[in-house]
Amino acid sequence: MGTLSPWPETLSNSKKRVIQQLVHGQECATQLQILFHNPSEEGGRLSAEEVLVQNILTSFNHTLSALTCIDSSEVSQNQTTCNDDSPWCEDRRSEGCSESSKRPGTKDKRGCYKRKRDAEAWTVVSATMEDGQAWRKYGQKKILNSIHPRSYFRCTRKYEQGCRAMKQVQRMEDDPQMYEITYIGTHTCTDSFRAPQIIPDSESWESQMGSHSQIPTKHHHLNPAAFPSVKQEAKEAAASDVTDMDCMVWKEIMGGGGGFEYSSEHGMGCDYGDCRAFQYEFLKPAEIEHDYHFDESECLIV
DNA sequence: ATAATTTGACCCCT
DNA sequence: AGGGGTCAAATTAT
Ligand SMILES: [Zn+2]
Repeated sequence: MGTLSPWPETLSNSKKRVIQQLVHGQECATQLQILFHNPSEEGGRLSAEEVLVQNILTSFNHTLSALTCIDSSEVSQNQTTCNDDSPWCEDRRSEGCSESSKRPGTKDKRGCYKRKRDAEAWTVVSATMEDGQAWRKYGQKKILNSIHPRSYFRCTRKYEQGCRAMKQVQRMEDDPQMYEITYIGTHTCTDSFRAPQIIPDSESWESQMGSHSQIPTKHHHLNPAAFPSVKQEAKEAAASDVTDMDCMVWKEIMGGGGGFEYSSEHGMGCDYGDCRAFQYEFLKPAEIEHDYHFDESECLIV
């Protein structure tokens, strides 16, 4: 018998090493990018070297993002493990031997979906859809029994920095001027492009909520159509600024990011009273079911 | 040209 | 079978 477990810790170690190497490669690529950047030629057009190094960097980032996302929860320190959900690497490739299918033009998403993974989610009601963050719409759906469709957004820097923040927006039926916005997950990205700011452990996400990072626009004029009582934006979140942690932290973060413990009582008991008083909001520990995407390639361990 | 959006196909789950 | 969520090709915006 001995150690028959296919992936318990063996994979943990090797994966760790893989990630280390990837992070190292990413660092080097970043430095190379800096070296290649020629200030004198700041004309806007990138040299071939710069393009290449950018591509390399993107590859590293995507790979890391994918890799870290898969990571289940191996935090050998938390009491309540998010139960074990591992039924996702099953070899369920039902190779389309069928006579039909095989259409070259068909989208083939076999095995591209990951399993659900829940992250913190909360809902706010706002008169505007903008929240000062960079979102990228990736879908829209008609919802049963709802007049208005629901839009799906993800962080713009999802692939650049592995940020998994998302949000869904839907007009309210009984007040079409208002939007019901559900945020899922928190931003782990930064505008500084340097170290992907990480969330130390678990409940620092609240501090992050208040920090509408980028967008230096202090006051973008409010849209006139907005409701009369839309006043806010008065809080200059202190922003405890980013701690300079090593890149290794990224891994830690990602790993931990996925396995948020989030006990029954969301620790929002902290006193940030007026913090997010800008709108009516119900914080609901929504348990968003989320189908994570998963590339087959991730199954193939080299 | 690059980045964002649109939109129907596709996936997983109940 | 159908609903909710996501992908990615095509289209539009910057
Ligand atoms: Zn983000």
